[in-house]
Amino acid sequence: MGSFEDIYQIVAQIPEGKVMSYGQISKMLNGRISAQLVGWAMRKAPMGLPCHRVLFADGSLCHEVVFGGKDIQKEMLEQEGVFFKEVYQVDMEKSQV
DNA sequence: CCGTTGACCCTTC
DNA sequence: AGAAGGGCCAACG
Repeated sequence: MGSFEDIYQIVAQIPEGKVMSYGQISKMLNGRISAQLVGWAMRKAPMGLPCHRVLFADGSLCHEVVFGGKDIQKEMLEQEGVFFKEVYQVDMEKSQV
């Protein structure tokens, strides 16, 4: 069982309208990995992985540039039904699983 | 093969 | 209250 597979599994199992933070995933894996690994895994994340649902612990959008534009990610999350507290801040409290 | 870096988070000073 | 450092795993050079 590779840690990476677990990360991909969790991220891939995030339901629509829900978001997760790097730290959440890190703790979800029993803390056997660090959030930095999640970020690193996201960097190497294969296509099909809803990495756009993964945000910072503050609820702010992650490196939106990776998706090609912060507006893109915001639009995508908004389409999925994610509640936005601020223009670029997601309400994790409600969007959290 | 060894060292450094990487999309982070949390604890302590 | 603000700032700094530590920590984990994997890939790249």
